Amino acid sequence: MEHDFLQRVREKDCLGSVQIVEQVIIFPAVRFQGMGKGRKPCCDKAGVKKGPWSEAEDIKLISFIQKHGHSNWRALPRLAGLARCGKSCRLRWVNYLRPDLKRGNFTPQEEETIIKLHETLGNKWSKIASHFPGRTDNEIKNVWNTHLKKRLKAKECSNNSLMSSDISTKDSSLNEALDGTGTDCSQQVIMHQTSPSSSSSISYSSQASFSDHQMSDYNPELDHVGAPDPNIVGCHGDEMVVDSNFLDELIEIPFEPNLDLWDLLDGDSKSNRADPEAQSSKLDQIPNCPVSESDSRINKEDGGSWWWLVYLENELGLDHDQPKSWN
DNA sequence: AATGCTCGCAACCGCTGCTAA
DNA sequence: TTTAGCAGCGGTTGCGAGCAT
Repeated sequence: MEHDFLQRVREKDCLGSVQIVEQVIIFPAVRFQGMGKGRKPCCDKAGVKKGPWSEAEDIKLISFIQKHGHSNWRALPRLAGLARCGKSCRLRWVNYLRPDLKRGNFTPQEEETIIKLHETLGNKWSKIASHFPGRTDNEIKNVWNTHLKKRLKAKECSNNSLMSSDISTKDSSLNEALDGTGTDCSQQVIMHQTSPSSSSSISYSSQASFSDHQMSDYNPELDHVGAPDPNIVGCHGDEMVVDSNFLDELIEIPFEPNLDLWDLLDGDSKSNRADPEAQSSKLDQIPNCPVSESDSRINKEDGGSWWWLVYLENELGLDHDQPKSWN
């Protein structure tokens, strides 16, 4: 069967590949023993690192996803040379490393929108996040738990106290509400104050969200991040078939915490892909950029998405190791 | 300056539905 | 049809930063 698959790859009638594949590399799936059915375990927990991510790990993850996308989270850590669980990689990428993330505090309007959406959707954080391009479900969940929930409760309790003040301020439960010690304030008060019908003034963006569960619907025409890599010419179960030619070109992407640079790249890849002149003008935007337009490592057809890496490589003397697991 | 407390956020854990074998 | 892994989701936790004493 494997032979047939390779044959089909070579004959270019597999998976729509248009590349002439001289050599292919099969990433051997470790066939799990002792289990008759099902798949192999997600990861070997004994060798999996946990806890905060280091910069080096971030760099490895970003560089791999930029190059190959993330169609298979389980295989990703092995291929990227990361001692992490795929689940952890996915979380790190989705919640922290994605270049389209919108950092910073939530605006009052965003907070208001979260409150309104929470009324109708409840704790469906991923659905709520889909209304906020660049925000993650985790981020929204955090802001709800740390700010909005408390704020609502305080507001709710103060409303309760106002409503009840003309009835009796001697009622012990209401006194609890007044001093903030009460915990059973009625949610229905809030529902009334911010009913869905009153949300019409809030304009929701129709732009696609990048909440992790929706990235599978991501349109590769819009951006190269997350798109299937053309050098991965096929998948066969747990095995990825890769055109070995590209391995020679592989460099790792240094982690760049400067969001402006990510924005710059983002615009670059979309608008200047077929415009080398526009691309080279971008070079001028980095002061003292030592990279010449004629540097052969800059792939013009890529729209200049990688030129800054060469810049950083030169400037910082970064050592780009090849991923360890390409064999 | 040292200590303790609170808060916010990143990351982990466990569950669920789907799907591959 | 059954079994078990995968991806995604939501709840929870742990740790570091900032603030108060």
